[in-house]
Amino acid sequence: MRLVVATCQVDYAGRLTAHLPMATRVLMIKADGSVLVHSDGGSYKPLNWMSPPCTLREGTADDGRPEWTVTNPKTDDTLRILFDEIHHESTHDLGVDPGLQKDGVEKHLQELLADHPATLAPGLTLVRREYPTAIGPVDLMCRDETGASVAVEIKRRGEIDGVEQLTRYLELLNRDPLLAPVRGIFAAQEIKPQARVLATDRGIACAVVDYDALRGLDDPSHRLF
Amino acid sequence: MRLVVATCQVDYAGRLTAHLPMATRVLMIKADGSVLVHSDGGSYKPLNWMSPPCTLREGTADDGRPEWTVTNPKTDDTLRILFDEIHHESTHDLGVDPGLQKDGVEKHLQELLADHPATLAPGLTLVRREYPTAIGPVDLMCRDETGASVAVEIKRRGEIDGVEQLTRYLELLNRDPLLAPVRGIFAAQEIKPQARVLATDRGIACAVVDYDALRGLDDPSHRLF
DNA sequence: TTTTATATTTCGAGA
DNA sequence: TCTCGAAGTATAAAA
Repeated sequence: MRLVVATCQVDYAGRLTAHLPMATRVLMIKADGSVLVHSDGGSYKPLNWMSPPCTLREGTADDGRPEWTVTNPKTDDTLRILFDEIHHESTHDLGVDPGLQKDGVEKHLQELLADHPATLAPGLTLVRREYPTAIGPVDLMCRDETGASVAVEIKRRGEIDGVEQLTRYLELLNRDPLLAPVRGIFAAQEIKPQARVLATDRGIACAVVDYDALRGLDDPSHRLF
Repeated sequence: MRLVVATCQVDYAGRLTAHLPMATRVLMIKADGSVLVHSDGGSYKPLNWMSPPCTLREGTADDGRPEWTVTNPKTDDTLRILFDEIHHESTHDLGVDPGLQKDGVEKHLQELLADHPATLAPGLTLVRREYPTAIGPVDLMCRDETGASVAVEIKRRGEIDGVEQLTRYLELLNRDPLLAPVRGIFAAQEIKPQARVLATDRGIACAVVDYDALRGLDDPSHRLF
């Protein structure tokens, strides 16, 4: 890992064309040759960058200033960095990173709801998770208290795409005389207004899921007794 | 902008819970208090981070090791960094960045196709760009040589969502007796096989757009005479 | 390997 | 301010 603080101008040509005027920035050059150009603000996204695989060539512009050219031979993307002044430079051996361990995404939400389907609708019981169909698996297939089939689509954030997806499943499932009629529940930690409108219009119920409360139900250590 | 190279362990709690075991990494602390944790590989995305607005508090763990706590008071997100050893540290004044200038995304593609609708289908002429409907604007509304209406949806990458979107527009537009029948063209620089199958199944034509060729048509300086 | 779905997405435009 | 769509999206899982 090499860190460079420099006054530089950056030009990118690839899927799009982009230009950064001369200014002071931080350059991060990773072991795989990738380059990140960061300013002192914004989010985690660099102003400009080059993804691996790529190669960095250090050269000199016509006027004698240092110039780096980073290219991806496959996609023909090019990042050109022209230097006015280098303020700081250092190189560090980081070694291989053991990587990030995550918890709390959609898969976990699905597990929790599979264990507690009744939180979605009274009397709901699980038939199976990842119920297979020709166009992909339905997150949860359940039965309600009357024995009728209920397909559940789970998202962390409920948007219009999820409703479309569930609609396709329901259309297919309702062609099966052994299952029909199948109704749908769209479950998410948060449901966008447009998605709710579309779902309601199609007769699909919406369920907002409280992740922390579910986890509390699931984990006995969270209970008082 | 502050740069720190250190052997550290990182824990995040917020929308999800994530953990990074002790290892050597680069920390970037921006002027707005945001923190990025980078390893020597991967893409431009940090292993872990904290987005602004947030505040960094430098403290000491029970065992005397330095420990930073970065918190977002609004969302209650917390990033905790525990240090074993700091290998390098430097601070730099970057000033405000003038920002990135872009060119070549969907908007430009829409402008080019609006100028040259006949490249999508023979005899096609533009009625208007961003044709308004109750569920959003249609990218291009055109007429073919027979005077029939044609709705065009433009994407850089043609995927299934775009076909769904155009389908909704067509369904709505075809309810208008003054317009109907309206057919659809799905235009993109690249169309995914699944999207093409779905479009074809619904009677929607697919058009793969050559961005460079279009730009050549549009810009006289690209012509030989 | 290619496709599909998610993301602590981030970012920008419009209402 | 909020909502919605696009991204040089990145990333991981599934086919």
